[in-house]
Amino acid sequence: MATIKDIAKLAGVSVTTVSRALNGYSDVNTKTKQRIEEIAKEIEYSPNALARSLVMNKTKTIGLLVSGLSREGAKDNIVFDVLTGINEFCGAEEYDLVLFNTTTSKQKEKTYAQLCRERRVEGVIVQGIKNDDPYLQEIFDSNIPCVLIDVPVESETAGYVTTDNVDGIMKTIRHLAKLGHENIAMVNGHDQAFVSKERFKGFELGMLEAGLTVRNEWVCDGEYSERKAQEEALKLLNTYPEITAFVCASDLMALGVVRAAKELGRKVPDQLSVTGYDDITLASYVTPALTTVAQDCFRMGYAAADLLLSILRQTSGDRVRLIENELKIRNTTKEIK
Amino acid sequence: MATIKDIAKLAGVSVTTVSRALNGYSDVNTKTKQRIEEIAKEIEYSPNALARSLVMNKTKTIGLLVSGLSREGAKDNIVFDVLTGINEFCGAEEYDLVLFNTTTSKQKEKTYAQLCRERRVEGVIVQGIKNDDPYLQEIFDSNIPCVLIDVPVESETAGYVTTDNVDGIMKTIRHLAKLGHENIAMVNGHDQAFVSKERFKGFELGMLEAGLTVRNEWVCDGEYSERKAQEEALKLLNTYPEITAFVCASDLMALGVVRAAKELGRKVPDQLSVTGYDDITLASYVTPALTTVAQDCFRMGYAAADLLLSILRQTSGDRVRLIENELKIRNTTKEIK
DNA sequence: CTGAAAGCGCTAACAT
DNA sequence: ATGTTAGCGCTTTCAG
Repeated sequence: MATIKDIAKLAGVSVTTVSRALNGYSDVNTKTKQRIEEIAKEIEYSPNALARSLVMNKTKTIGLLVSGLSREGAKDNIVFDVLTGINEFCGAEEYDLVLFNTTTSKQKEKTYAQLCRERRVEGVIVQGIKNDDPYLQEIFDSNIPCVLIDVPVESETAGYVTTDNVDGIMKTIRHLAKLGHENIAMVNGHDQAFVSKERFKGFELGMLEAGLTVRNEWVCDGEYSERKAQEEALKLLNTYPEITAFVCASDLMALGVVRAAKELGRKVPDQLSVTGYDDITLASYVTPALTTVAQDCFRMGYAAADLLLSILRQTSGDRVRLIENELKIRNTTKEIK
Repeated sequence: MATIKDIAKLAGVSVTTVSRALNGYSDVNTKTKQRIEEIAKEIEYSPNALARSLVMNKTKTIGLLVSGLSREGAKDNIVFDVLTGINEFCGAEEYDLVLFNTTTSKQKEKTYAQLCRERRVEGVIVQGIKNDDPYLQEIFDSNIPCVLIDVPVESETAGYVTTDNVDGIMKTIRHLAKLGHENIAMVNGHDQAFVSKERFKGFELGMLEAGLTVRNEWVCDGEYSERKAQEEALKLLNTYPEITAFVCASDLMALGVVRAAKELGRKVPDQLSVTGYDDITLASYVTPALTTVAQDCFRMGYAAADLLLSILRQTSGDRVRLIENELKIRNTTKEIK
């Protein structure tokens, strides 16, 4: 593979000159510069990013730590959307992305910091990390620039992007309350996600605002799984048939609840209202289409990359990006009779 | 950031010894080795993969060239599934993935080979490339190890993974024919995808096998888009109401056709049968659930990574991996009355 | 068992 | 405008 040395030899100049010519420095004679460029093209030279990074101490690379990069992640296209957003922004900024492998069994052999430092990524975007993951503390301790999705961590070098999850659920409750619902249950996700806490807070606050009471036995953990949500909803509906609406912390779980309702012969939305969260692709395609809180995951990814680069460049002091969400009213919610 | 030099100094040995100790060479005194490892841990040393790669001429990195990494790609989870499969295999083999940015406007500034050589990736997996993309020729010309998804390219250093697209559609036709359908139309995808040709061939062969005639005016191009497929199907159904079944080259297009049918008040599957291809997540969630040819995209990705590494290691001579597909009969196909 | 020295391909002072 | 030199952090002969 051709190097600048080869070019230098062919052009009869020093490697320094070649380096400068190729990197667009002004202090190179126009003719030599031209000659060098021609030769470079001719011998199909391509710069060795490794060598360059080594000496410049900059890799133009950001790392991606993704927990949901598994077979199941395909159903909710969240991970994918975020990834796309990141990719979009990084493309424009000429940063490349490296996907770290954390799916392996030996993920715990290497510490987070090691993973990043080995590859000399300039920063990291972390997605889908659970709040009992040991990496989380490391992220906070290390000084590697980092942006988390939906995990509130703030430091000199770390920030996060999220949506207003409290408000998202509150909007939902308001909508439900306006439709006359009073007996509202919630299917939350597991505790290892920060958003679960927020969404539950939104539930409490929303109920309070509507003058309704939260019954703790009507709040269950669907583990962000369709099947589990279905089971839990089934139990709840059997025990408390007076429930008229379910607020779910994810669309997949809402789908599970709709299944449960169907199983019991309760029509959605006529006899039961159900709401989701996320607005995954399925939400609008399914029948009845899901009323849900839409998160723009693409924008979240885009903003995450933006924030990370601004941390890298120390251009701004803020460490948080809040993305708007929106209640999409579709066909799983209806006025109570 | 700590280097082996630091360790060497602290341990009172040469860098050579440190290097050997850390890389598990046998010819190092056990005690020195232990000391070195302790120090390494203490000062939080992590090896610089850049430097190592530079000297070893191996990066343990494979590149990913993905065309469908855009906002729309989220609907069909194909790209994501393939990615997941690749990631799974590479994780086990300790290879990292770098995502190349081809979405940028300046994608044509850099040639394919440049892109790969700059980052010194050991090989590349290419997905979603269209057959009029100039990169394709470059892939063939260059000697960079490469595996394509669904694009038949074979050379010393290149191979591909795909499914039997001809057979996939033939299975569909067989199914439809058995249900009594004779007036079968096809919504194919655009010409820039290799699979389109295959799927059309499957259509011809299938019809032939069933003793049915292909009417060219009943074959249209849905461009793999839901909306376009809907439009085309609408036209066709208006002009030729005798059509009783649509074979589509993708699930998204099948969804479009179902929409068109609904628009015209034709019930699916009672008054019109529709089949898809891919078995994306939507296919089974939508009502009526789509009869479709399922491709295991996860396995395709997994196989692609497997094939690439075997090319890199020159362990086997085959350059093709064929993944099974399966006709999933659901609720958009029905016996004709 | 250990060290000295060379070199991977490149950039960046510091001359000239 | 160009060249000399040093060095990024690591591995690898080759000598001891």
